[in-house]
Amino acid sequence: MPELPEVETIVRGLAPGVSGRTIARAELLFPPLLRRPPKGGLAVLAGRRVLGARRRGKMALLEVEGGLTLVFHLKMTGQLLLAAPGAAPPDRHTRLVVTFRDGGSELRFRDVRKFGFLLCVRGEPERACPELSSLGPEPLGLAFEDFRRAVGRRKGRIKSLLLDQTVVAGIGNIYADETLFDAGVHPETPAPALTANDLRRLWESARKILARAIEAKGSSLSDYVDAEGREGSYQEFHQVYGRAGEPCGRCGRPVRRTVVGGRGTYCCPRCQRKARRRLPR
DNA sequence: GCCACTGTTAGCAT
DNA sequence: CATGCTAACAGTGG
Repeated sequence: MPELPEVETIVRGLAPGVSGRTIARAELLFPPLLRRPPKGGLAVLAGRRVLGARRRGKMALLEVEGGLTLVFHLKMTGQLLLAAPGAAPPDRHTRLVVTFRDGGSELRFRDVRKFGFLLCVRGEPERACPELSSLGPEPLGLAFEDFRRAVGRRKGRIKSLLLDQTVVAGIGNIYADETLFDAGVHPETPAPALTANDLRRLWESARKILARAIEAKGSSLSDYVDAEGREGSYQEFHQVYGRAGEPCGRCGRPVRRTVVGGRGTYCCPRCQRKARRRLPR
């Protein structure tokens, strides 16, 4: 699940733990993890310092000396972990181990379902790799006018648009449902039926919920933990996600689970009305 | 054991 | 081009 708040939490934990350290070796335990490997593979990393860690959408980026960037996508079950010396050895789901010359904690990438990927790109990563350049804007720090422009002229159902990384980057199934509930918008509403008011509330809700989820260090439902292996707590604040049958916190009617665009979708049928007519905008 | 289900998204069909 | 569905994988729970 790692969505924007989870990846942000991971990156914030990772940055102080890896910045300034010199890589000794990067051991790829599951070679298909590395997409489009550079010639010679990850040996190119040896002897280079890590400069920092940042996030773009749901991806974690490690900047490495010499114009290299490691780009991780955690997909559903990926984890980036700092393992202190003396910690348990890598288990069977560990796909990459990066060790450092100082002999301190090592960086591990674990991924039970093997959907995650790693890129090692040279040069400006946003330019050099399509996985990044195709992303839409970051929802935090996104002006309302830009949000309206991004969503406004699309035709699909609003939930599918929120999940579309080329529209807005970083929102996944959990935060889409929580955002739609908070904004009082039905997930199946066609984008052209959204009022200016709906759009305003969606923009506000998305930013509010993502910011609060970051404060709570993300949502831990099954696999997600931060770089130190700690769970987040935002799942305690979920209003609808994963709560089918439980009373809506606003009106008390049971939360319903449906399928929208092939994704499990939770919403309150009373508080999230489906627009029935197309509104001119 | 078998089947349905899961947080993502690329790729294919429509 | 835009939108919608499914498979890729492994584990869990009924």
